[in-house]
Amino acid sequence: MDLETVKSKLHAMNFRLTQEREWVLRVFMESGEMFTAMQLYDRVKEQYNKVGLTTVYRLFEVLTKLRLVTPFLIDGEIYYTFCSGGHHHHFVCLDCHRVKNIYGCEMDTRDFSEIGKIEYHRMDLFGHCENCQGSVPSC
Amino acid sequence: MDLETVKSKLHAMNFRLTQEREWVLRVFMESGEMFTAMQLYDRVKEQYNKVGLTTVYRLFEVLTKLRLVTPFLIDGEIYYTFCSGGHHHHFVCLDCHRVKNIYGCEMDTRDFSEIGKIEYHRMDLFGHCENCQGSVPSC
DNA sequence: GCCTTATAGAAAAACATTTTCTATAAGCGT
DNA sequence: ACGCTTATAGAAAATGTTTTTCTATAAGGC
Repeated sequence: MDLETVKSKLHAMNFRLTQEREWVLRVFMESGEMFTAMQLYDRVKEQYNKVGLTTVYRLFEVLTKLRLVTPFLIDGEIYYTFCSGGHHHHFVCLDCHRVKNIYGCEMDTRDFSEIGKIEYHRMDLFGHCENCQGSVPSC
Repeated sequence: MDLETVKSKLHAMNFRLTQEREWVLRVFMESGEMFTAMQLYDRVKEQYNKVGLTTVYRLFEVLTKLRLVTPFLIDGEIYYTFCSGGHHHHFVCLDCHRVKNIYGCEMDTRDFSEIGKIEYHRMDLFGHCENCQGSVPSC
């Protein structure tokens, strides 16, 4: 998904497309990484201008509502990753925290009606990516 | 899994089996619910004695390390659920936060060697349990 | 029983997140 | 292009959660 699509989704929900949100979105979407609020804040400051940390928190909140980001709890810290397009799952590298999407979901074909009414599900794999399989993370 | 088994697992890792841990463990394991640290703290206080909130936090930390609890991030809050026995996944009721285990995992048969070395995975379903499918949560 | 050392718990500190408040600017209608 | 309405930015304060610190206690080995 590109920036323009996200913009129009925000627009459709009556959210405004401020300059600051665009900066944060750019960095977030182009990186392919997951960030804590503080990490994204720092990265945006490096690449564009300083924005308020509050702005980053608020964007995460909005995007989570729109289901464009997925939060991950890793070692007690909340990381957010950009998520869009079709249904997919995640591989998260425990070393470098990069995320790869995994397509193909067997769960969709299973019947869970006895358990409850399913709203959504998630499936996350954790491990070490190709670049991080040496003793020291390399990415 | 019963309390004695958990005790021996703690023991095997050089953790001590204090009276306070036993109280907290009892409430936690017998409830079948997920708790935030504060919620479990309150519940233990009701059913047994007052224990330190710090003690609850420390027990969650230990049990997470031993993979006997799984943390869930729901609406920005961290809930812990007791988890043991064979490999399973979770259904979490978004209304009452009760957890049901789901056995049978297709992921085990898939090959993810191209993606990375998998350490573990988790799969969580979210929805509304049978008791909570009316307009108001009933449990 | 004695000794070593992990643990309990209160209090303080650290940290993350949310709220508040005012100035600003986005996006609409004209 | 202009003006109007209202969402938003960002600093600062408040809030709430989690961790750390410190000392007394008790668990478990000998």
